[in-house]
Amino acid sequence: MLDDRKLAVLRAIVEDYVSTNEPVGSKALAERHNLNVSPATIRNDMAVLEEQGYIAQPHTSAGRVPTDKGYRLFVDRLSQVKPLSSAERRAIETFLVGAVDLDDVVTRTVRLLAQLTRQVAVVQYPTLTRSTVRHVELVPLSERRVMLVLITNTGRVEQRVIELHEVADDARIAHLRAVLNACLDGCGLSSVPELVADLPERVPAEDRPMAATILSVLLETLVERHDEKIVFAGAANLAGADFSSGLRDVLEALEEQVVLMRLLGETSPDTPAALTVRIGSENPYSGLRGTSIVATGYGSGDRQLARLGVLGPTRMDYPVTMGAVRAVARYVSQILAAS
Amino acid sequence: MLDDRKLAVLRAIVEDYVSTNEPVGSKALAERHNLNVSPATIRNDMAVLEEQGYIAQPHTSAGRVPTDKGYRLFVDRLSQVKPLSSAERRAIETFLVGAVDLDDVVTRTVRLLAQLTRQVAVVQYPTLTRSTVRHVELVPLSERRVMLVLITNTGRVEQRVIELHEVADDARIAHLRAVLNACLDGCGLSSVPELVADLPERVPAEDRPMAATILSVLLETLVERHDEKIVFAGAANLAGADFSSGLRDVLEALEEQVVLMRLLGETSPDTPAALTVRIGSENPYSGLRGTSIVATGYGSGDRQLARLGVLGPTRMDYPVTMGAVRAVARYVSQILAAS
DNA sequence: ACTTGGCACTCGGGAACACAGAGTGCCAGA
DNA sequence: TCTGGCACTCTGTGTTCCCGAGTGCCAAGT
Repeated sequence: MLDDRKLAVLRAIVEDYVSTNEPVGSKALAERHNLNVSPATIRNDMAVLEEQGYIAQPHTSAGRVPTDKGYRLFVDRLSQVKPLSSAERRAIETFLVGAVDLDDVVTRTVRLLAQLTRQVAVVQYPTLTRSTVRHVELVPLSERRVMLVLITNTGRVEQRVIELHEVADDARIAHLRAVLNACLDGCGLSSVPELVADLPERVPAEDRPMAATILSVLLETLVERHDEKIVFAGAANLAGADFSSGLRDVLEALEEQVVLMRLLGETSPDTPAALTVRIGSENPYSGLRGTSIVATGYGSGDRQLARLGVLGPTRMDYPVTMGAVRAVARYVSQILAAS
Repeated sequence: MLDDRKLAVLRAIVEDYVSTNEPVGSKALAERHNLNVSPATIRNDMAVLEEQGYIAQPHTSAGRVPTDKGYRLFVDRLSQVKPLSSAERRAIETFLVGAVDLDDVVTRTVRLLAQLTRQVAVVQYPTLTRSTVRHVELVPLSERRVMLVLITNTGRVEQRVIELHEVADDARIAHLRAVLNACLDGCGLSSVPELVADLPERVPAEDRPMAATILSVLLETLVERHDEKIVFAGAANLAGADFSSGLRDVLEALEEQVVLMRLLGETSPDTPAALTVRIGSENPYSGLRGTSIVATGYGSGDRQLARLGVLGPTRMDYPVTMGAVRAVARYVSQILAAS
């Protein structure tokens, strides 16, 4: 159906269009790429490609532009992820080394990725649910108030101030803390609810109301933060590009956690480190026709903790972008594994 | 020099230009505002205003547009901060009530402010240096690693993982924690360095290297985070407006913590709750000609903890914007004081 | 001394128009 | 199956023209 030369033509169209941002015509193609055929032949191929929906012309007698379907074929079969230059690798290292805490890692990562790809970078904070409890701390603030601090193995820290209905002295708090830690230390967050289910029964009767209050806040914390935190950077890189749906829609989407969440997508369980590419209309949000997302999972070792990626115009350099996303994801995974 | 009528003309020009975004001419002015004079008279006044630099014409035979100096005079002498409608007040309350922690308060605030003003909102996290220590926690992670958690009275939590040069058992850590808390609880962060200066001498000799390591990280934390965290929201609101310096510059500035920091400015010590307005070229960053900043301090009680504000085109509705910024700052201050 | 109506002048922006250039589709011949 | 030739169709750009909004100035009025 599509012989090798037609595929080569499609590849050439995508490459030229990405680099020039102008519809590409048969003559230019014949010159710039050594396809060893005449423009007329290319025109015939183009007619076929157009008929099949891989390319389109903005108007009669203009060059051709790849369609979403065309980019899809290009990404799937006609391109190879481009590895980073050694200079870029060094940049990544120097940029990420020296991050002091999780916040810092995420912030640096998102900026790095934005700078590297010259597009908008999006990074999801490591998921709470898949991490494990490293420590639970109860800090008495005043007679009737304690602060609950939950530290996970990914370095994430959640805190809540809890109002108690009774006065709680330090000793009782300390005891409860000990019980909590004994019970939860090292356990996965998802198993916390069952683990603490019978906990009130294991404390002195007079402490049970307090324990119940604290537990309910703890469980609430786990649930509430299920909608994960996501940050982005590099919005300035959108300024040059023009989107079919207006820049405004894109910026609005970026500020909607929920939308971003769905954009990054889910890590496929079988190939966790695979790159996900969503092109134009493939993505689930109407304001983002005209943009593509390249994303992947990251996390220490075999555990995928969260996802990161970039968002840019459909007309983007996929091989380079995919290379950068993959490389950054690997480095961040290393950093997280080491800490 | 400028009689009342000339000031009225300037006010009318600013108001009309803000609402229409088109240069305003003498005839339109005479009609829309009841100044009770003829267009010719207004033209004379305009000539004077232009000579003095309060207004300008984009080209000969176009209407007049306020200059930065004109907006300045308008803000200082010709306008009054406009209080919010009761619907808006209610919106603020429902939006901010229910925030679970400091992160949440800040996030909600910045979004609220962006939505309310339809501009870019900027909020600085409460300053570390002016808050006080509520609790210091040392959590053993493994034999040679502890996590230092610093909780302030503003609800801010800083954490660092510390690598020790020796094995530290729980008892020794617990002791050090007790000493630290006894020493620092309730003290201002700025006084921490002097308070812990002689601390190594107050622990058993064999613990001193460990104490020194931990202290150095603690002090480092205080210094490093001196460059405060700032967040913004509502970048989508910039999409419609056009800036002299291009949208790109503005977005870039927004992603530079340092620039944002300087934009928000310093709270004046004598009138901490005063609104600061920086108009166009008055602000310190060249990429932001064409934008104005309305900012103010916020914080619990008499203590100003940090600043918040909005950024928009110089052509903005100052009275309304100032009203919104002031109102939000007050509500946030209340929320923080209560927690 | 200020205000007003009149008037000539200026300039930007939109409409109408022509034109060059790039690109296409198709066809006949190699 | 490829190629060169050719007629055709667009867009984008440059030019011209004109309308209208707005100005500055001046002389007359209050």
